[in-house]
Amino acid sequence: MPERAVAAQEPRHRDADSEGEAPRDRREEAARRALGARRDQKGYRLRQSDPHVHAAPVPADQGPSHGGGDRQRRGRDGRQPRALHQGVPALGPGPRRVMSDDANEIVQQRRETLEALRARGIDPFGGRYPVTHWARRLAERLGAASEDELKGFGPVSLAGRIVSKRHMGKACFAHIQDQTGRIQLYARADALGDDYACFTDLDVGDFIGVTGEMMRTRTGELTVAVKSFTFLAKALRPLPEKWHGLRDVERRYRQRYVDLIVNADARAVFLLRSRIIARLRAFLEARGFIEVETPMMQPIPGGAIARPFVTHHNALGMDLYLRIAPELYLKRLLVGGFDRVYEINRSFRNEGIDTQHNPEFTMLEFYQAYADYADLMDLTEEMFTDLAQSLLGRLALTWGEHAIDLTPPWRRLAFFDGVSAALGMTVTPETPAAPLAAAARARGIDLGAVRGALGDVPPWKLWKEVFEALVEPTLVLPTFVIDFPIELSPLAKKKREHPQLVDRFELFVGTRELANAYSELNDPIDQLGRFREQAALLARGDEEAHWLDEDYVRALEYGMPPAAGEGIGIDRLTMLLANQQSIREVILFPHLRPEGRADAPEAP
RNA sequence: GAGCCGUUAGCUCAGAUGGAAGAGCACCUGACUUUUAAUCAGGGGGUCCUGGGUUCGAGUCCCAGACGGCUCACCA
Repeated sequence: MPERAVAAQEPRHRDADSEGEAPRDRREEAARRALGARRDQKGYRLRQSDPHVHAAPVPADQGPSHGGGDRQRRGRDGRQPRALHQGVPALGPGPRRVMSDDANEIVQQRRETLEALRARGIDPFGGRYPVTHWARRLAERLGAASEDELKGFGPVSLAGRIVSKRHMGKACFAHIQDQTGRIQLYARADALGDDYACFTDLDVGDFIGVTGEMMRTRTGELTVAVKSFTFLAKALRPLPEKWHGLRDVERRYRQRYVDLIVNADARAVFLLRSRIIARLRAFLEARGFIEVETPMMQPIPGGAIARPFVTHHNALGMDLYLRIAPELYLKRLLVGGFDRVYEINRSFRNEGIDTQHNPEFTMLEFYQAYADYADLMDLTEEMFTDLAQSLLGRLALTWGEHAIDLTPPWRRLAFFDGVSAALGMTVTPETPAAPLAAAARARGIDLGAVRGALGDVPPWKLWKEVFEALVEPTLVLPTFVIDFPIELSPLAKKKREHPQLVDRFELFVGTRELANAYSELNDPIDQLGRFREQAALLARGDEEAHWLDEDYVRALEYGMPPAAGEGIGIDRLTMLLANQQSIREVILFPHLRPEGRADAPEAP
């Protein structure tokens, strides 16, 4: 199998050379001159001194004998050439920060190399390359192999990005990196012939395909002895430093592609995230759940309490909201007869941005008919331990300064027990507001924030405030907070034995809420009543109230099986398993303000 | 939205008290056929985030702004 694949993919530049007959020599001659130009740059630059060469804009990809040399000379005589450069109309006054290093010396040199390759008939941006092996698989398979095994292994073809290069005269070492990792290449002048010069002219950052035999160097490193190679993509910009990588946090987020190239730990985080999601799907599918997709643009943003993003549909002439939760649609599917459904996708909340919040975030929501919230506590313990065990191989995690053991069973703390302990008094739904407020104030809670425009503070706002301020910060080990007051849960089922509480839990790990679940309210009359209470709050100007969704009530009127539903924040779950403190470290492209100067006009 | 901190070469970072912008890596030239952050010799490279101000003189001091980070506030 490897033999055939290799035979089929001789290096492209060879093909190109042998296709041309008469022009071949001329092309090679041109290429030699062009490649030589780079080496002779210094002399060339010294010869060129005529200032008028700056007057005309030079195409960005101009060959080495035109644009490159004189542009490089620019910095030498101070600011004047830069002013001329700014005067070039094509570049304009737009936001230049993103592209400002076009004039950089290294970029210019690489453009020249690129043109030299083209002049030689080589396509620097290649095409398909039949890959037979990946770097890490080779290391896994041959890491401990004997010399004889390596010799008998046969040819391998890999493709990837050159991430380091050590030129040693008539031999040259490099590492290429593919999706799985890195492997060393060893190129020899006697093995590559004319192509050797091409190999040593490769820049760190270039993509190549390479074919060769496996070997081990004197220092024991598994290495591909290069027999042939082909250009797949030329890199015009230099990579960050090999030793420190890219440290600037802003650039790591804005240019995640560079972060992923040079920072292996960043790559590992997103690989883990991908595996978490795949494992969750497998976990749910194995239990009979089916994956569905429900609207992200909704006429009524429901299922949670949050400020939505508004967008507009032109043809319909109507505003739509980016969903704040998929909940109400997933429960419509329970009505429709899908007993176990789940969705893994984005929700959007138009609220603050910090280390725990991104405007768009990924949630797993799942619903199981004929189950209740206690079933989901068991399921959640299973799910989390399955993830940790299968992906990390352990249940004992480190998260920042915290040691977190996921071994079940997890603590279960009733909401009012938590509030009572925090305030040093017995608190129930019947406790009057006045002594509650006094006790909260005595513990340093600022009640001004909850009073708002509503005048007197309803007791449940006090409970919530006390819980968030005094209880949540203590919930480091996995804890199910259970039995919430009904006022905080307009979509949850009442407890039979205590109708002022609902069958609900929130899972806290490392003081952060990771999951929220309840036995779903399936009584349409009760649901309509609670929606109306919420609507009244909305009408009084309380933004923290739920919208009334009449079609959802109508759906319940057809009958929804008793069910339990749960939402799990995938970003936060990933943070926990990857030991990351900022949500931006687990989102590939977190939201940032646009880069560039505010006073620069927008590009047309 | 508030407070604190940061922004200097492609990258990572130094630049007391205001007085001619530096290092390492990367890059270029040369040497080097099993190197490992290869080594050795030589060389080039700067809008010190932007705009004002103070000063004989500003990377440094003052004011305003941009972007980012961290703490708050809001939330998941």
